[in-house]
Amino acid sequence: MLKKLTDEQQEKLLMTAVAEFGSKGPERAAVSEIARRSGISVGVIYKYYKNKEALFDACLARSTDMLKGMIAEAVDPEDSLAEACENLIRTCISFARKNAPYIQMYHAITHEPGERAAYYAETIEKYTSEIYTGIIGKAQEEGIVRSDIDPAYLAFFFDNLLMMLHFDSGCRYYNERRKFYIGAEYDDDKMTEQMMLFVKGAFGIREPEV
Amino acid sequence: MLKKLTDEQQEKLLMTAVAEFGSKGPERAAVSEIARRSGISVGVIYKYYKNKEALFDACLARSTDMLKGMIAEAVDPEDSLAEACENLIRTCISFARKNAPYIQMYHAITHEPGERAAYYAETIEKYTSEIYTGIIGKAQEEGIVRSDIDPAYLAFFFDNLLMMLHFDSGCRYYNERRKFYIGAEYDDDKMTEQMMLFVKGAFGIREPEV
Amino acid sequence: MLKKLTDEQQEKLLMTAVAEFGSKGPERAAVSEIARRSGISVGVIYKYYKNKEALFDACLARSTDMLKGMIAEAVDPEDSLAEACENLIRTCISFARKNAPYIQMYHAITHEPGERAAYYAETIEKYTSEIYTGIIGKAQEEGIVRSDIDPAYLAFFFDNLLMMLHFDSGCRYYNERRKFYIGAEYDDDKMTEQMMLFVKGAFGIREPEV
Amino acid sequence: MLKKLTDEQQEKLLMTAVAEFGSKGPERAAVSEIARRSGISVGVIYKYYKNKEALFDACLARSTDMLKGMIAEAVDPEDSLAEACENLIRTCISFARKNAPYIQMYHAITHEPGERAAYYAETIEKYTSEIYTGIIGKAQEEGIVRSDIDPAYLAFFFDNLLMMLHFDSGCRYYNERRKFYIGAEYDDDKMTEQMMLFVKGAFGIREPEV
DNA sequence: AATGAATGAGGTTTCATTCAT
DNA sequence: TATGAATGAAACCTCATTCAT
Repeated sequence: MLKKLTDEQQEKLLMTAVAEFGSKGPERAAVSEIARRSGISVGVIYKYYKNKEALFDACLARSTDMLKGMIAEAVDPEDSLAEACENLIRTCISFARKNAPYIQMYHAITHEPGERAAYYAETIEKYTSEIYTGIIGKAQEEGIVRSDIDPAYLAFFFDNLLMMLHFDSGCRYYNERRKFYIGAEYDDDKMTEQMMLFVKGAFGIREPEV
Repeated sequence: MLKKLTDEQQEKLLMTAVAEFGSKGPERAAVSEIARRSGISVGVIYKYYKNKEALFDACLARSTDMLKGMIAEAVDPEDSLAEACENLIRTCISFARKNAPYIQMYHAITHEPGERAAYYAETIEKYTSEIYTGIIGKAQEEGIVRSDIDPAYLAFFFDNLLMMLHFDSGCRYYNERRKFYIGAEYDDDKMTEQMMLFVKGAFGIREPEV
Repeated sequence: MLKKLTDEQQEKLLMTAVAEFGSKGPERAAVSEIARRSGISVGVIYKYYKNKEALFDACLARSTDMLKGMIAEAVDPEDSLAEACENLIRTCISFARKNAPYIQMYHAITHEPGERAAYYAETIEKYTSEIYTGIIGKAQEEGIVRSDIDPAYLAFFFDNLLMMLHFDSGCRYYNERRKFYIGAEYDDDKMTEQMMLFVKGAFGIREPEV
Repeated sequence: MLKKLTDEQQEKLLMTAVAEFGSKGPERAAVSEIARRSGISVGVIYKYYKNKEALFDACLARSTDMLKGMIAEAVDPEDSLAEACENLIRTCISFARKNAPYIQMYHAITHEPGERAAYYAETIEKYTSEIYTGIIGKAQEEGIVRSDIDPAYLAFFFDNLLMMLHFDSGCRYYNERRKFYIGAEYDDDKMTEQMMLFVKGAFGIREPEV
């Protein structure tokens, strides 16, 4: 690994690549364009990354890091389950809007057909699944959440909904799709409120005592 | 009149193309490979389809037709909401397992970044959104479903869960991801049962009959 | 050689081919299009003509026949030289306008780089050169035309001018080019008159009769 | 800064392309063949020229530049009309023999059937037509040239003859054709002399001095 | 014998990767 | 060492020609 690119340059390169890969997809994104946009020569990219795929992988890694960071920030062990859910929902929505390229990269991961899929799933989903399952399992034990559902499934369905929340904001198709369901005039608070109602019902959350 | 591609050959071409586009995406899928795998020449593909994009569109149309057909078959106006949900869940699961290429194709659509996304979304989501919103709205009016949630959102969240059910079976990443939540030993009935519990809670379904 | 195509069909095929080759050039003209337009199947074209090139050759042959026929009709042994010239000029102009495809084919011949050029030159130019040189030589002997120029050169320059007259009407480039010289409002009679003045001066024609 | 195609390499590329386009026409000339003959890769051609058409256009521009340059050099404002004509004739003949590819290229342009023909015609013919018409018109005013012919037509017929002079040397067909008129033993001086006699007669040039 | 669908070689163009400077 | 021009494999697409029916 060389050390001639400053950290800022490396960062810019990665961000540019994320944006290119995210918006155009891994095929249509051109290394030369990424070089041009980031003000770095093609040659140096190949010094830092073996090939286009390695650059793509780095972008994926960066994106999953960001997603994990977002989750980590959103979850506070002190929160009640309802608070945790609402925080996650709000955080997902705002993160996705501000970081569309990461979301698109994330979606690109889900499109991977080969063995890499397993690797990437492990990188990110293992982390979130443990967090969510833990939170929900604890809430079940505390009697706050219905106990007739496997907490793993509860966590799974909940994360499914969060993933879709991401894609709604970051990916064109999902964004269009959402319009057919809830119309074009979208509002974050309405979405949060409705999803909270849905989730609370699904979880059988009993508002704890005052 | 000359030989002409038999119906089976045409069907094989389309299925091969669906599989290629679904697994590799529209960019990486090669027309020449589709030809080779279909056992026909490149030229004949261009007789039946103007260009690669037209072939992709045909694959898309086929996939959406299949998905819509699946939904249409699953929904019976006589069903109670709970029955309808269970039918949809079971149908999605079994369809996705038997028709992974269609699901992958569907996922490939969701990956499209440009204007085509809007067109594709209209092709399929408009149809399902109207069906689900209709069913749920009616159930609300009948007092079977909680009325404090907008039926459009209920339908939206429900379809989100169904989409993920599709992808779980059809796409590698989602399949791996599921393992982190509910373990490797997956079972259709368990999934159906758990999801029904989740959904019923979310919908606030009151079992109508005594 | 088969005999299943009627004479009219053969004629139609050839005319269609001339028009296609003439307007699109030998490369862009497509055999299948010629077949479609002439109402004859591709297969039968290949029964009558070994390949596309042979069809092109037949079109060339037809075009040179027409050109020769035109010349033959225009020249009357009884005519004075001036009359002969004017007849040729007028005939070239009207023929070219009515038979643009033949002219374009003729131009295509002139574009041939290989040995075929020699063959085609012989087919048509030998014929015209002998006619023109004969007419002019005779006029020289009769003292009607200046005798200080080689009649072969006189014939050559005169035919050069006639060729250009053809191309002016039949070929797009020459047509545009003419506009830069004499403006867009072209008139056959003016052209004839001006060219006759030019030629008479060049030939040093002394009006014989009183 | 990297190697980059040297000026000689660029020149060689263009000359090779001129030769290919000139001899085979824009359709039959293959970019890969031009690359091979130039000793460079296909890709680099597309760095310098957007596509095949742009390369053709560059060849055209080069050819017309050469032709215009030739005309510009041949014409001296001090010359008498007869001198100007003789210079042009001699220059055309020698230029065409030394630069057959440019001439073939020029002929290829005249073969273009579509709208481009108009553009090409403007590029070159506008220039020469104005020069010739100017020279001849002035000579008419000075009483050196007959005034009963429109100077535009005089210039037109004269340029027709010059064009043919070009093609005679540069294009196979015209070269063969010439033999039928004036025999195989061609001689530049004889051609010049005969054409001068022809043109002087046509123009009605009165030798001014003495 | 006639048809016209199928073939597949060959052309244009792109872009990941290399490497001379 | 960094550059970015050059490379050339590989993709799309066309259409002359063949040949099963």
